[in-house]
Amino acid sequence: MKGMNRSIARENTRLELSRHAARLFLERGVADTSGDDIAAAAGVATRTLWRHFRSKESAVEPLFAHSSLRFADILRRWPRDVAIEELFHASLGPDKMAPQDLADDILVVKLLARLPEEPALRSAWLMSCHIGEEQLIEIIAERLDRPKGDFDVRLCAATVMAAIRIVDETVSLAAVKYGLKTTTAEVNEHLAQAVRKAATLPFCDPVTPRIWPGEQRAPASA
Amino acid sequence: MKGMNRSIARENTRLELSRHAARLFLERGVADTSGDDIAAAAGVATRTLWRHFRSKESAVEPLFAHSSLRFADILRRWPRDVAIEELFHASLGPDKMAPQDLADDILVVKLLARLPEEPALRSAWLMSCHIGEEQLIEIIAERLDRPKGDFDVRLCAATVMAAIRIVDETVSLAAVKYGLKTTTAEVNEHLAQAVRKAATLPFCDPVTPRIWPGEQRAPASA
DNA sequence: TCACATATGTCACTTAGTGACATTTAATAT
DNA sequence: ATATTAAATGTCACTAAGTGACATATGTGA
Repeated sequence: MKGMNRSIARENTRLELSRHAARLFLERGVADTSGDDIAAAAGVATRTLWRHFRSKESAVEPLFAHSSLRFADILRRWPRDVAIEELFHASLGPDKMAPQDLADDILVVKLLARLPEEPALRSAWLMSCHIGEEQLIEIIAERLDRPKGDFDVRLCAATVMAAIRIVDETVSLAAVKYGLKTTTAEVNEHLAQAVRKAATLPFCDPVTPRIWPGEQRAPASA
Repeated sequence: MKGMNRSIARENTRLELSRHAARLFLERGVADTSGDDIAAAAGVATRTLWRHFRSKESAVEPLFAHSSLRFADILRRWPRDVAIEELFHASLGPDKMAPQDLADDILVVKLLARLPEEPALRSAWLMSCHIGEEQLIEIIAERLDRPKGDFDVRLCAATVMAAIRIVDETVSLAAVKYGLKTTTAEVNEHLAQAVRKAATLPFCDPVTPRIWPGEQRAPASA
């Protein structure tokens, strides 16, 4: 438990650098933004930037990761007796997040709208989706009481992540390029439907609890 | 129809460079292979390498793309009245391809087995899967007589591509790391099952022909 | 054979990214 | 409080990745 504050601080630094990188990429494009530019904007030495990222393109990954991590957290808290539509309705929406997180998501949406023109961003985005997929494996395995190495769990995680990715890309492009205003309820509905269709295992509906009524529940501990 | 031979020649050059890049990446790892090394191995000037690829990692993409292109070609020839299992049984297998294509696929399998250790390769692989996904969109739209821009078609293409990717990764890792010998029939079965589970639209089974019996079929032309 | 387009080679150059070592920062023990 | 220590950052020289500009092939069509 010693170096934990350290690693959180490190993540914050990366995230902060990531925000500056995203902003500059959006303003001038990836090609016209140098590592020096990003470092200067964030007020750190160039060397520090390269300590945190292997390439300038990967500098946007923490921003993507942060979004998908918050989403994963919601899924992790998902009570076993609620359907996915209820979960999304109860936990997803601009009014349910911190202002900073909302600003981050807006940045993400703008970045996703640029994927067709910026292959470098797509590469970072796909890598982030891969991370998300691995988180999904754990979440689905947990919810369905299956082993994490199970092929069917991995398959389901991959198809569900693909659905989330397509909805994110589609909604972002529609919003930024075509100015389509979609309500939170509509997006949630859209997302839930897509995940339902994509899922190869029945984890979207209430699942049987691990402990049946009448059984003794062990005290919660790490 | 003028520059067609040219562009084919260009693709061959890229593919040839790609094979050398893949071999070197496998032998020494990505980090210990320089652009100069790849160019020297292929017998071209370093400048030529950078004319064909934006980064040394992306130099393996044509190899991945070539595999997925041959797969896409099989799907494009897919008669409307056969199920996916029959198609795979009839067209997939080492005995059904040219020796060079087989060698390429072996290289691909070895590369996929390295994904856990080589994030740079994963990035190239995911980008190739994205190309494959776009081809799948056309194939599925064609087979189901739906527009290519249809959201449900895109969703289906994404989930199916995810399934193919997971099977490829799993089979490759099992074969290379754990020496598991799987028969062609087993892999085909595995692949067909995964695609079936993943598909969000019913394109795996025979579909109704565009022209019903008794109707006049227009002469085939581009 | 000429004209033209495209691929490649050569070389100087810029930008991306690393190694080595000094300095700062912050958590913990005393 | 202060010493101790580990991790983050800064500085600077360096290697490797990638580009621009221009010359030279190489094939293609009239």
